[in-house]
Amino acid sequence: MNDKGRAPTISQVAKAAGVNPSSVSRAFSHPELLSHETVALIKATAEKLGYSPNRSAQALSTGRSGNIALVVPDVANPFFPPLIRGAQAEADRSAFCVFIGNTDEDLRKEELLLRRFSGQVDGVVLAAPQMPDERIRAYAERMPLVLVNRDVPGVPRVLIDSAPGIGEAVAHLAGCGHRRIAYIGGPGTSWSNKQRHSAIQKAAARHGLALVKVPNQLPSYEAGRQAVQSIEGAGVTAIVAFDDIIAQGVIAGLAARNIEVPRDVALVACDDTLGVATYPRLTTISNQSEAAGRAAVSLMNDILGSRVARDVRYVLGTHLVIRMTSGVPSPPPD
Amino acid sequence: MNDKGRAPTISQVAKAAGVNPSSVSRAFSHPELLSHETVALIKATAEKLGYSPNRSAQALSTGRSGNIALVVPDVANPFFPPLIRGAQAEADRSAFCVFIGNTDEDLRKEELLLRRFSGQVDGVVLAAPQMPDERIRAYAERMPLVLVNRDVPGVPRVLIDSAPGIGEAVAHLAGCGHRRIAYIGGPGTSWSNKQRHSAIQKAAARHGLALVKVPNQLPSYEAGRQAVQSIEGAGVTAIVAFDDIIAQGVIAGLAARNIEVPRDVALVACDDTLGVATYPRLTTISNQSEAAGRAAVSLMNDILGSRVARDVRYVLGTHLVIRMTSGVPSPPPD
DNA sequence: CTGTTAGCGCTTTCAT
DNA sequence: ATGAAAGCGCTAACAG
Repeated sequence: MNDKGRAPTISQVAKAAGVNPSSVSRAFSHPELLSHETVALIKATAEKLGYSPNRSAQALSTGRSGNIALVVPDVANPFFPPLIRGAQAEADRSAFCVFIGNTDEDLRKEELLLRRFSGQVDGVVLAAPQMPDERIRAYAERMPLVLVNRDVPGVPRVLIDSAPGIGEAVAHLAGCGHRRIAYIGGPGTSWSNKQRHSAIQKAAARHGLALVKVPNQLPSYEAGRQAVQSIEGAGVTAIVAFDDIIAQGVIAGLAARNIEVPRDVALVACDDTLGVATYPRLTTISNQSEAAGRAAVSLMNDILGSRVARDVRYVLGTHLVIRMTSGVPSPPPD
Repeated sequence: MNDKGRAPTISQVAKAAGVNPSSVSRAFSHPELLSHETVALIKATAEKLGYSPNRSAQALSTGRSGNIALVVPDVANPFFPPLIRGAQAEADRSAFCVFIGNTDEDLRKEELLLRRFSGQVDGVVLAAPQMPDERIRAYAERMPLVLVNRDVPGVPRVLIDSAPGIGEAVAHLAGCGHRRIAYIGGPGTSWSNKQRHSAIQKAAARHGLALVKVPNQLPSYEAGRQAVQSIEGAGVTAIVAFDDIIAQGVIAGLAARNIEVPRDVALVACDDTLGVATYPRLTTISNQSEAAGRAAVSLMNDILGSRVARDVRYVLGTHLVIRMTSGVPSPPPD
């Protein structure tokens, strides 16, 4: 890793400190086994030489790399950066390093990545909304695996449950007097969409609201804009969108028809990836994706320490964040 | 990396194929040295056993890990995800794996991260807007380093030059008849802000526009909202904001005063991190951050292959993307 | 408490 | 074209 002259090794430190290499090793990994003085001496000389343990060598020797991989479909999709951030932060706490992988949902890339990680990660945290269950199971067979937002029984997973947030959202809308609302979905096959869809159906029924369901395959601005035409004349006064990006597209599509949010129609989004940075600020359902990242890594940690049984299912709740697009109740000063 | 039974090793493959371990090694790293048949045989049995080389072992043996680290201040800041994506994509092309590090601009975290990477990365790509030059130089001394958006002579760097885009923006505004514009800045100490500020100053002078400069320390929505009060009554008809997030805050601040974008004032943002996903869609200066990520990794690649001299300075241009917030010229259909 | 020794999985001379 | 052997930097018994 050094430019000129390689990084100092354990034996150089040992020689400089006048001890055996293994003592240097112990000074770092099991200081309890050494006298305070030797530890101090060793650490001092190590510091002086600018030594730090070579992690590849440690990995090879111990069979544990102290690395994990975080594999996501698209780093740049606003859902993931907070997830990554949370994962990285949690990894930091236990001195793990995190590899990042981007699959674009492409099976070949996935394979390649995982192969490339082999021998240098202890486990992988995987977000793969579209991957078939069996494939996931196969991976889980080969290595410690934690899933994000995929509910595959038998595989440890952390799930973000939109139901509570959606419940609040629907209650909020019902309370504002809306009787007929629309749900503009996301990728039909994704676990999240199924889950959100069924949650809103239940909530709408519970509050006696009519629900218009707009299917939609892509979680994009453009898709949101297009979706608007499907609800023209449907008489809805409020819309719930699958995510923030779609919601922005919906705003644009409505604006093109001279319908203004929230003046003419109320809008609730999901995920809260954009909400704070947008005008009008989105009323949205917080997705906790940073927390999910943390949870996933923490779960991985438990698994690697085998402090945990096989089939863990960690569910995070959600809640409604009322800002401007849902109208009525005076929004926070903003 | 396996759950039950460790991953197959080179010698297991060797035994199964009836050859020497070193031949297996060669089959993967230097197939030219072997007869076609042996290579085929070895690859086949490797495949059958599900073997792939242990990268830690390779790293230890060769002194090259094939990994690089990408260290950024905040993964979740919308500027970085595309950068990360680009870096990862480029790394993929040369079979590199990418570690991700988040510093929050905290020196201790930086140190920790870099130390943690030691021995398992060949180099690091660093984005650190606030780090003192000397510190950066010190890092560069210790390891192959590529900088993003920091212009430290002697250290290889890739820079995004906002000047062209800003030039276009100012010309565009001047062409729309604006005579008096404001620039709402970002973190004063950052290279980007200095660079954008001087670019806009020159461009304004060139077009004979009056320029009101609004200093501002934070690149946040709230900061943008606050900044609006500084230009009240300044008579500006157009605003250029340091980045998209600030721009959104500006829109909110203006809206609070019943000033509407673009009806009453034109707005140009920078970075194009939010532009596509927002309403009204921001006219903004594309920052090419994905390209910058690619370039940085590609540069690192060159450096590691020492195909390149010391002091490289790779500059990416920018351009104006006209959407809705700058008014007048009919925006794209959307 | 600390030194000795034998690998971890792979690459790389050096032989043949 | 392939085998044999040493060693990358570190850890983990095992002695003492």
